[in-house]
Amino acid sequence: MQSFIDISRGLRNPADLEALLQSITKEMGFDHFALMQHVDLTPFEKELGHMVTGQLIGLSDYPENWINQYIDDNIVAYDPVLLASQRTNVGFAWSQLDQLIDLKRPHFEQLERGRQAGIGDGFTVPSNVPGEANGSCNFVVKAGRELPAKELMMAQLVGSYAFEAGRSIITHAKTNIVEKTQLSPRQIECIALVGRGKTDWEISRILGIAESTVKDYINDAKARYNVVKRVQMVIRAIYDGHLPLSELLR
Amino acid sequence: MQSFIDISRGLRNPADLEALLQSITKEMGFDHFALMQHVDLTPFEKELGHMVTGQLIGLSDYPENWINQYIDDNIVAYDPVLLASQRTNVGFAWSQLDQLIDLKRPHFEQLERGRQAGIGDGFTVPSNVPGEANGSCNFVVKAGRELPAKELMMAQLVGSYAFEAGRSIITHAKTNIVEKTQLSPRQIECIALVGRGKTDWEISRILGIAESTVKDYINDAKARYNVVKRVQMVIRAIYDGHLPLSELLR
DNA sequence: GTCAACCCCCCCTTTTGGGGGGATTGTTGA
DNA sequence: TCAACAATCCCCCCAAAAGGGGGGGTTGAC
Repeated sequence: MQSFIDISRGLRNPADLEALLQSITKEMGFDHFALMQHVDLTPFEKELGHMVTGQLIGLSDYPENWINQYIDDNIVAYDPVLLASQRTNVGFAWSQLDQLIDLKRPHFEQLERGRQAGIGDGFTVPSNVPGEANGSCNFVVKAGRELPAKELMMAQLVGSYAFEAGRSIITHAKTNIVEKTQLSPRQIECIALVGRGKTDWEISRILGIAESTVKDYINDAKARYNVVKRVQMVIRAIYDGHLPLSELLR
Repeated sequence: MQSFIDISRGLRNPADLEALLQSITKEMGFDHFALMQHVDLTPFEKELGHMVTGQLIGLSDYPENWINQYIDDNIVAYDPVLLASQRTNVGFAWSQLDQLIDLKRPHFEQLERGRQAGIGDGFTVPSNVPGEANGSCNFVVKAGRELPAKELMMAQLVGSYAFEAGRSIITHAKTNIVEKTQLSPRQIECIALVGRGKTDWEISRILGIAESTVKDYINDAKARYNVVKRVQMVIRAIYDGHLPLSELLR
């Protein structure tokens, strides 16, 4: 395991990472792997098959027809596995999907289509870095086979470090450190209240200040984020970690 | 390790998780741990010291005066460790902080203040779940001691699963599974565009339909979510998993 | 003495929220 | 097979809220 981490850290080439992942996937008793970011692919080039420097992470040894179907049908938009991977930070077996999300008919149909393409059960390690596309490293067995229960912990580690290796291959080529936008405490309070659907007047009553002041804070925050609408401002504040989504639902 | 995971999964009580973490922290050769979400606390209650059901994750056996200082000075807003933990998805030693973020003077000062309070080097496992506050599980040694290099992989696993255990204690305590509101595909498109800051008129041009129709979809979606403002609608749609946060930032 | 955070007021346009009224499809289940 | 229903569209009106300018001021930290 330690040697996998050390090797993966030194990689500078997607193909090397792919080969490394392929061998460790077999070693752990899985049949296929897929390391990917969950981006609705339609607006982009159809590049899931390999990694493009400075762009998206996407490596996999899934059967080719499944990869093509995945791209053509834009399955990334509703794959239950990927939805579930946005609900946790540790790996999960696909057989436990229903504990993470509410499985509806299209989800079952999707899993069934996978089985017909040879994709059976799987273990998915989520990889979510704020400000980047959500991603996951998926290890799967052929339909009919069982997951190698004893290797799941290993898969958890491999998945995390593999994804990080992918990120680092990309970001080494790119160097884009985005500074977290600074907001004043008062501004964060206003944004939180905006997120809860309050009007400026209501916020002014809650904070005990003038409506015009509330407008000032919000306008300044929008300017800092370089956006024009308060919806965008709230989204950005969530992404930045200034607000937890759960605070806004109360 | 496997037994830690199994036990942590069964926990329903913050105190039990705290005890479990405390013992495994020592076992791995660390001196302290801190499991927390990185929420700017000033606008909210000051509750870092323990876990509040349905609210934030926060457990730690740091020296008490350090916890207090942490809260009082709202260190969470600029702690370099927490900033760095939002730049990766795998654990990192604090001595490698400079590979993740640009360390400025206030950051060095913060690390120095930590050392004076007995907090030396550390290993931090990030835990970022989209839509929730960013979090981390931190394992630290007293100033002057070395990190237990051989246990870092273990710490990576323990950190991930411990955080997940914390999340599940909270979410299990919350009113359980909320039915995901059904939205039509066209509505989701509109909501996504609203989230990107488009006006109704712009959305109508993008989708090639009348502005009034866009209004209809949005009004209907707000009604389904039982909210009045479009900000709330977008937030709810994100929480539901109808939209990934990353889609809205493009 | 500069700067950021905090606070307040004005004006005007555009966008939104919240009603009302229609129509056409395709699916679904009694 | 036919009624019910959900999804897709379109139009009207009006009041409230947000967006985008401008102009002030105090305080405390560096």
